[in-house]
Amino acid sequence: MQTVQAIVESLRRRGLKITPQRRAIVELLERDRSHPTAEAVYRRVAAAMPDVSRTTVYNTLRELVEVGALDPVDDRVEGGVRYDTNTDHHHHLSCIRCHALIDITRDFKGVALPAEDCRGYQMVKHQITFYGICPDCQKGPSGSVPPAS
Amino acid sequence: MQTVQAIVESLRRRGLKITPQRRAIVELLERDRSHPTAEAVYRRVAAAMPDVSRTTVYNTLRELVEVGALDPVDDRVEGGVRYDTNTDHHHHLSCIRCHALIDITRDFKGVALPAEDCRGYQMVKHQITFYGICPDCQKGPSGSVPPAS
DNA sequence: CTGCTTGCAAACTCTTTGCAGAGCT
DNA sequence: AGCTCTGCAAAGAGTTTGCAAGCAG
Repeated sequence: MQTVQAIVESLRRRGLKITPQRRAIVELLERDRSHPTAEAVYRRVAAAMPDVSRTTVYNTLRELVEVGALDPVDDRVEGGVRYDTNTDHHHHLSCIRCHALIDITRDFKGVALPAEDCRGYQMVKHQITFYGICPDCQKGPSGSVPPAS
Repeated sequence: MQTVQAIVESLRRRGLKITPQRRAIVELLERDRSHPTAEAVYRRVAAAMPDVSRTTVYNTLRELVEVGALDPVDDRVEGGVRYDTNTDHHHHLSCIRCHALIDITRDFKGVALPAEDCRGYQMVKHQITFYGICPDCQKGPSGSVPPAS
């Protein structure tokens, strides 16, 4: 999890210019903890800046991933790839009904893969995803609702 | 992980007919442990049965998921959704370079989410994904290669 | 000023749908 | 025979690309 300032610096170091659009996207992501899709980012940025194009949002998201300020989330969901502003080691708690996604920062002991299961892989990291039903979805047998808009 | 016979039974129980195309797809999946995408399944089935259409492959894969014989994998990769024939509780070992994906059936102790982190979610299951670099990718600084074709 | 960026539109990829004819049981 | 399934083509969703005009540095 980086500050807006740190991310802006990363972009600059990469030779990228800090345009109002890019700044708006970075600032939105700083606030939005819901792991939004590209389309969701577009909608929310467009609310304040009606002339941004999807192209710019897609381009900027890709640049932020390259710069290491954003991680794509392994979570197929209608509406496309979701992004995580928390690039530190952490885990996820996901609702199987509405696909809300929450970060879990707790660390778990004993989840190293024993050598005999490593198949010669050079281990890099691991991530745990917990699946459950969120409080809202437990209430009604409600269908699939998009993540908090 | 179910046998071809068990899957065929599930389909029949669902009122679906066992056509040569469906049987070919089920038998292919029984053999193929690489978590193939729909397109990969299509290519391999088409090799033996040149007239199958993508439509049939997509339809059949969806039916197999509904019947519980196949799980879509949370793993965004170019080429679309990948499928897992192992529908039991298990974990994954993924190569960050070539995206090879191996099942890990070992069970890990102590990965329950403590109540204070549950946020009111009713827990259903969890899955761990280990990320590493596979033996092949450790050799060369080779770029991104599609999963074993 | 210079060159990266923007935004439009069109191309592309993956998947689903509509429909007529073929095939399973 | 009856009803489902197949396969084609086209539509749809998400994302990328080409390019002329605009703006950051």
